[in-house]
Amino acid sequence: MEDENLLEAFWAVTRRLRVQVRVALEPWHVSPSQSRALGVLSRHGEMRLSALADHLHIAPRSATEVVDDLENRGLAVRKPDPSDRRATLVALTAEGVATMQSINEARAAEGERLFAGLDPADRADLTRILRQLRDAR
Amino acid sequence: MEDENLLEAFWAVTRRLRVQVRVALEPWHVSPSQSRALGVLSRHGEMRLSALADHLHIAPRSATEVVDDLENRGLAVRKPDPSDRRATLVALTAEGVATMQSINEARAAEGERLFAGLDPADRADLTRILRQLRDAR
DNA sequence: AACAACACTGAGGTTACCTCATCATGAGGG
DNA sequence: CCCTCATGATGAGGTAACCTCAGTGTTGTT
Repeated sequence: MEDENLLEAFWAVTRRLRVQVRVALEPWHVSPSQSRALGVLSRHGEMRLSALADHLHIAPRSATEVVDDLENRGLAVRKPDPSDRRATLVALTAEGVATMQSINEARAAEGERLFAGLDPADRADLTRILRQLRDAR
Repeated sequence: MEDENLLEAFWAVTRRLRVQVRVALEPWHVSPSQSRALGVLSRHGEMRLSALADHLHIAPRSATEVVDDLENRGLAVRKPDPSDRRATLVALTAEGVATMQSINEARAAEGERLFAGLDPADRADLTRILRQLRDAR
């Protein structure tokens, strides 16, 4: 069975990439959960706390905590939602935007480091196949 | 830049596979940390608690807890190391072996489910490329 | 025999999640 | 216009899976 090996190889590469990225992100002292939140806010702009929770697939109560952390580090701010006084909007600060950018660069660099050994044809094949797997069904 | 997309696609597929496997393993009520320990014990046979900790990349104290859990569920047993009375050996029970086997089958099935859409050439290419990435450097 | 090093575990801490209860606000019906 | 019910955030308190540090018993080295 080739399949077992495929699966095993897939996990091995995933693990490798995950470790690489974790190490590369250490200088920013941003936890994984914080960097995920930063990513969502950066991709979609300011949003309600509950919307952030949805994007992160966590309970609203947990989003409160993540936002507390980001606010304490000066990477995001809360502001009242003008259209609903119950709600709170969360937005990145300038520092938050800059941090996210650095993180993205570091992440891309690690990806590059991993995929650098591939010749262009393999790289294209890999991209195509992964997209197919991602979008299947 | 194709690379960003490659990285992104890679994470997307990883995420998908992780979710699929987590769901598939639910019937066994075995936590991820327990299933990792089961895997190590199954692959390498009985070993000292400290050796298990090394394999799992966790502190020995944490291995104690994982083994407590496995023992409470009847999946593993502690026994004295005949060669060193300080040490404890951990071994799978028959039930532990059987559970591991079921889990492996479920995992393989999820892999199959994910990779089923690929034609044989793509599957071979993917395997080859992933191995290259795993073994690089 | 003395003692440093080692294997495990108790005690207590952290992170990143969770649920449930509470409080303020909002929206729809009579 | 009020009443009720729903909704957004958060306080209180809980859990899983890790951690460090201290302590106990055992071993190997001098």
